[in-house]
Formats: sequence, C-alpha cells, structure tokens
Amino acid sequence: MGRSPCCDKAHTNKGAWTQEEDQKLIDYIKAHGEGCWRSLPRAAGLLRCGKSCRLRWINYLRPDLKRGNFTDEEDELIVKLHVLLGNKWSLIASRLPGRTDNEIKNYWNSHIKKKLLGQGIDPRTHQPTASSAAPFSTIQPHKDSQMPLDMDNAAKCSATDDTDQTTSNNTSGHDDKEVTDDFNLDLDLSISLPHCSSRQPPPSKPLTMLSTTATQSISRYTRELCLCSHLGFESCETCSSS
DNA sequence: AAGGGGGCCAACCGCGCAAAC
DNA sequence: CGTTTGCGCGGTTGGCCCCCT
Repeated sequence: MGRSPCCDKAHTNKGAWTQEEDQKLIDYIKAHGEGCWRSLPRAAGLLRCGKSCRLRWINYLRPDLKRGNFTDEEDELIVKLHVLLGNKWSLIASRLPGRTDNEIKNYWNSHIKKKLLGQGIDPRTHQPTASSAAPFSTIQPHKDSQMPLDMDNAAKCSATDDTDQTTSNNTSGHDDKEVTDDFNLDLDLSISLPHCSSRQPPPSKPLTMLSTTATQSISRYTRELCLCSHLGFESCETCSSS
C-alpha cells in the first residue's frame, strides 16, 4: 500500500532554487498560467517536483506578494484569526493580502508565539498561562472554558463545507447550547476580502466569515458564512439570513 | 577574530481530500 | 463504487545569518 511518489525523486533537483530556475518558472506561468503542477516542471524545462514549483511560486515568486515586515495591524489580525481558526494558516493567509500561509506560519512560530508567552498567554489556547494571573488583554475564545474550542473542526468545516452549516460538528462532547450562551466574542476585526490569489479558488466556495462586530461592515460581501455555526454555536442573524 | 548557539525562513515531507477514471 | 491521481495543507527540517562570548 501507500502512495506513489509525486515525482521521480532521482531526477529532480532539491534545495534552494537558482535564479535561472526561478526565471523559467516565472516565464512559464506568465505564458501559460498556473495549473497542472505535476506536468509543469517538464513543460517549463525544470528538474523540479511539481509540488516544489507550486510552493516556490506561491511563497516566493508570485507578483502580488507583499514582502517585508508584518505591520502591527497584520500582527493583531493574525492573533485574532488564530483565536478563531487555530493553525489554519491558509485560511488566515486568505485574510491577509500579499501574505502566504508559510510566511504567516513562520512569523507565528518565530515572533507571535514568543510575544504572547511574554504576555503570559498560552499561544495555543489563548488563555493565560497557569503561571500567569496577569490582566488578560487579548481575546478569550470562551470565558469559562477549560479547554480550547474545537477550532480545528470548526476551521475544517468552514473551509470545506457550506452545505450543512447548521449541523453541529461537535466531536468533543461539549454542550452546544451551553457554549453558545457563554460565547460572547467581540473582535472588532477589520477584515479585507479574501486574498484572491491563484491558490484560492474563485469565490464559488463560501467566504469564511467571522462572527464579530465587523459583521456589519462586511455585509456587502456577496456570499457570507458565519463562523458561529461552524464553531458549533447556534446561528446568528448572518447565518440565518444567508 | 573566531566559533558556537540561536533565530529565521525557504523548502521538503507526508497526509487528507476531492475529482477523475 | 472502488481506485488512482493531483492538489493543497500543516508540520517539520535544514541551512544561512547574526549575535554573543
């Protein structure tokens, strides 16, 4: 059993990309567009795995990438989105134009984690660490919860399924109603349109939307999906109106 | 000045999912 | 309807660079 390898590893380059390889990839995508990463390397004259080409393009060569340091606003937004989505870097990246999931993931691990720990906040649960009784200035997913919300399921659901939004994905055995009653999250997010990069499918799929005070300002979006339902909560007005 | 350690980031790996067959 | 194929994702690794001693 097992999967067949994605490419012939014996005949592919690995490691850092050369300028020449970059240029070949750029030229090819400019001429033919993205798509069929598996056959792209051969067509472009690259001795690379298709996955490697895709990653290189998405994370480094794409023309719409915003290079450079993260702004305070981006920083804050990443933290807020992580509260809701957990380690769903691609979803988080979709809210940060010009940023890639890899970039955000690296930034989280190298900067934000430490920053939160320094504030006495557990970066995984966003709860104050056991040793810290310091005032809690960031977002609390659930004020009484001992466990983090099942963000993984929620994000998985929000990313893949728009057909059964009212069905609870609660696998943790928590009482949905109880959680709903206590959940009072005011994020005041400023959220841009999902970044319409090539990696994101055109918005034929629902946009994952956050149930926050930002809801009003985002209502202009053509298709909305409230995360409430995906978090296993009762539908809010946004959910029910869509 | 050298080298050791730690941080950062690009790239790889393996798995899950969905479409195609 | 089961299997195969391709894509995308999250986690991890490895190498480069910078700082400190």
